[in-house]
Amino acid sequence: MADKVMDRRIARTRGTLQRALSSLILTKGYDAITVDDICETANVGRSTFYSHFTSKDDLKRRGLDEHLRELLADRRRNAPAPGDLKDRHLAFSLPLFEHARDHLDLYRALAGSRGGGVSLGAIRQIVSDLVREEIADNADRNPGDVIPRDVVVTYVVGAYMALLTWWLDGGAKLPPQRMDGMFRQLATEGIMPPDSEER
Amino acid sequence: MADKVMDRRIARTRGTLQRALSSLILTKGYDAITVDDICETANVGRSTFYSHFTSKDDLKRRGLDEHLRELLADRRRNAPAPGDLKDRHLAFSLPLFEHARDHLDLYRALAGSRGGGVSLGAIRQIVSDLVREEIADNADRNPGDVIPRDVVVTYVVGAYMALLTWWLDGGAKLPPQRMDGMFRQLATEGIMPPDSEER
DNA sequence: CCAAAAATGGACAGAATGTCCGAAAAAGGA
DNA sequence: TCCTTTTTCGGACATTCTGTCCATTTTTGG
Repeated sequence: MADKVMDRRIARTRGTLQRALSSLILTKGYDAITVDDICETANVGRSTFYSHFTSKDDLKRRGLDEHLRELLADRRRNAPAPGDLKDRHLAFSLPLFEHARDHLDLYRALAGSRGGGVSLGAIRQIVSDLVREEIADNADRNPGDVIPRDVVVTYVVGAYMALLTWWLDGGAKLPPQRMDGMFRQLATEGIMPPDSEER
Repeated sequence: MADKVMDRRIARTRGTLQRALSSLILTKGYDAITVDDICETANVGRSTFYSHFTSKDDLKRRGLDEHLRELLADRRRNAPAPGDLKDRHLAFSLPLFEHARDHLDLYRALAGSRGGGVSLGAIRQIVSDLVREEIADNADRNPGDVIPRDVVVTYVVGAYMALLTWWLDGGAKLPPQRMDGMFRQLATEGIMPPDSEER
């Protein structure tokens, strides 16, 4: 962006503060953290903190923005050729699981259950946009009592975020491919096991 | 419980404080509320507040517990005869939507997006128990690469809570029966519209 | 080596928390 | 109704955290 060349001290200070916040979130949960905690962990003066960020929330938000930009850049870079796997639905899932695994501690802080909502909301928003885009087509036809697109989006994104948070909280034991496969199967085929068609 | 007869003043004070909190949550969001706000809204002295509750979170949690007890009592009362609609899956859904509609403002405070997580977690826990119970059977067989029960529970509950929150935030415009129908259809049949079997 | 920029620590006012106490008010039993 | 018990009240208090400001020291990059 506008940060063509940045003073080493600034980069170092901000980076240290971001990392301190992430580690504290995993330690004691976001709500219980004070600005003092962050500064002490980061070995940074409190006045320095306030010369970079206006509050704890500001620090969190800006760190999040940065990494979400990275995520979207990844996505753009690895975008499947349009029309390639065109009929592969919910394509956002695997890249996001992989990105989360590659930045596990950060994601556990941002999207884990200790992260305290704020970040989760931003991530949820991004995922919502991706999903809405994908299922945009098949909504307009069938004016009858079809399920509204907003409902489908809410449903899918809620389920996905829950899986992501669960996976991160448990230390991301299962491989991203497995998580992605299960999610897409549940979303497209429903929760009934294949042999329970018996009634 | 142990509250056989309760001094009128105590009942009145606690009730007023609970109601004050609920209304404030809808007004300014849970995080921004101070104990002073609650006391002023309720016309109760601050020392009185602390003689009943240890903190804002305590007040919220105890109010939540009370109403969750009521919800479970409702559920027990209206429980379908076991074996009656045995094959109707996800039976918890409709009663919970209806209960939420009957106590709309309270639920918007507890489970709406302004409620700030804490209550959502408790509700999610209860719903998780109900869902886990229901899909307990069909898990043990098929030792192969079947989707683990925890994953299915997480998926379903995440989707349900997202729908519930979305519905409440929007003022619960759609009838509970509609919400229930859409949820159960999405959960059992997946998100594909019936006519998109084309590939 | 030097001027500009950043980091530091300490002081400060303001807000909110949680505790304590004496005095006023309300409740409920006799 | 009266009297004792319990609750409520309001104010004072110590503590913690916030956010701002400034004079001083340190680091950076040219």
